[in-house]
Amino acid sequence: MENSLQKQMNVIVQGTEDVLNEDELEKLVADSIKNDKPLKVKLGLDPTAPDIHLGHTVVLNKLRQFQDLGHKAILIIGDYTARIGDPSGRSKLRPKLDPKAIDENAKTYMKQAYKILDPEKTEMVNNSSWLKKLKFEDVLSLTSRFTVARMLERDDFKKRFKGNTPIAIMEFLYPIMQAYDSVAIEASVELGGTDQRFNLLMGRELQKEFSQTPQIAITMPILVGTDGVEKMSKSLGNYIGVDEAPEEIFGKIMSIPDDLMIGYYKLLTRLDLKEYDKIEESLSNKNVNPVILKRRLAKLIISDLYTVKEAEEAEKHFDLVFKKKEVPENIEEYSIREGGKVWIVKILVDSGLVKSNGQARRLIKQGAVRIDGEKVKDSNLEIKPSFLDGKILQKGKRHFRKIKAK
RNA sequence: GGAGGAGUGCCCGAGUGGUUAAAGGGAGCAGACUGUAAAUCUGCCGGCGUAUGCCUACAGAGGUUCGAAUCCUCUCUCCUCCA
Repeated sequence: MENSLQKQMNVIVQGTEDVLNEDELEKLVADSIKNDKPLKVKLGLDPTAPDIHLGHTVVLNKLRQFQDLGHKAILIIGDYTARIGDPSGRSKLRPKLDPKAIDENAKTYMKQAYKILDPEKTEMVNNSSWLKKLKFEDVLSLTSRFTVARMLERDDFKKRFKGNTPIAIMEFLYPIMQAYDSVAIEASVELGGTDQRFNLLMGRELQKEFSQTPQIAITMPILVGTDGVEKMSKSLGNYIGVDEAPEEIFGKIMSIPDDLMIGYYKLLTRLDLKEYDKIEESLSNKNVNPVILKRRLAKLIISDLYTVKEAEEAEKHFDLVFKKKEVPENIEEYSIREGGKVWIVKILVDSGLVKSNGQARRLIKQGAVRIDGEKVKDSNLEIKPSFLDGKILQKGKRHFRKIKAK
C-alpha cells in the first residue's frame, strides 16, 4: 500500500454521488495504510440479469479503483433473495429462479465483470450461505432492530405509502437481508447506485448493532443512456452492452450527445484526476474539437473491455464506414437464386434490410437505397440476379448487404 | 365481500358516433448539414406488386347504428377505496 492517504481519498471520492461518511472513510483508509490491511469493499449483485451494460460498470469501475489501490473486492451474489423473488417494483412477483439458473447467471455476469475487475483481487460469495441458516427467531431478532418509521424514511417506500401503493411486508425485509450481508462479511465499504442509498445505510445500522465498525456507503450516479435522457437500461434500448463488438461500442459512444461526454469520462474511465479537469475545460471552452474527445472516450472504454489494439481497430472501422463513407469489410451476405428478374423491393425485404414492401418503396423514394453506390430511383426496378452478383446493396449510410447469385 | 377507476399504434398520451390508419411527444428510419451515428432542420413512420383500391387495428367476444376507438351487454386484466 504505497499510495498516500490523500491520493487514495481523491481517487475514491471521484465521480461518486455520495460518500457516507467521508470522515469515517478517511479514518478507515488511514488505518488500512498504517496496518497494511486492505479494506473489504462489498458490492451486491442481482443474479437475475446476466447481460451487463455500461450502466452496471459504473460501480464496477469504482470497485476496480479500490482494487488498484490495493483493497479487496467482495461480490455478493444475491442467490437467496433471487430464489425467493424480489417483489419490489409494484406488486408483481418476479419469477423465482432455481439455483441452477442463478449459478449460470452469476457465471456469465462474472465473465463480463472481469473485463473490468481484477479477478485476482475479487472474492465471490453467495448470500444464501448465511441467510439460509437463519432461523425464524433470528429473523425476528433482526427485524426487531428496525422500526416501520425508519423503513418509511426510504423515499420510494414513503411515496408509495403516501400514494396508497401497496408495499409488501417482505419488501421491508430486503434492506434487512442486504444489511445482514454486510454484517456477515464485515464489510468496510459498500458500493451501490443512488437507488441503493437506503439499503447501504441499513447495513451501517445493523453493523453497529453487531458491534462492528459501520461500513462506508458509497453511491454512484446512474448513467444516462445513449439517448441522453433516460437512465441506461436494456428495456429502453439505450444501452451499450459490455459484450457487444468493439466496432459497435465505438459507434454507439460516438452517437451519444456531446453533453454526456464528461459524465461518461468520469464514470467509465480511470484517468489521472487532473485529466478530468482538462477535459471539462476543453469542452466548456470549445478549444478542442469535441469529436476528438469523444473518440478518445470510445477508445478508452473499449480498451478496458477488450484490448487497446481492438479499440484502435474499432476506430479505423468507424472512419472507414462513416467518415470516408466507404464500405466496411465484413458485410453480411445475401444470396438470391439465379433465374428470372427480381423486384428490388423484394430483395430489400428478403435480405432483412427493410421490414416491409411499403417501407422499401418509401426509402427508395427518399433516395436511401444504393447498389454499388448508385442510387436506385425506381421502386419498380427489376433486376437479374446475375447482374447483382458481387455487388453491394446499401440502405442509408450504414446498412449493407453483399449480394450473391446462386 | 362491497364501491369506483382504467385498458388506444414500439412506448407515453389525446380523442366520447362520421372528413380517424386515429392529434401530440418520445423512440426508430431516411434526407440535408456537420465535428460523429452530437446538435439543428426536413421527410417517413400498420400491411398488401406498385392501387381516387383492399385488408388489419383502439384489451377480448357479441350487439345497436347507414356509420363505433367512441353507445349497450358480457368476459378478461390492472389499479384505488371501504370492510
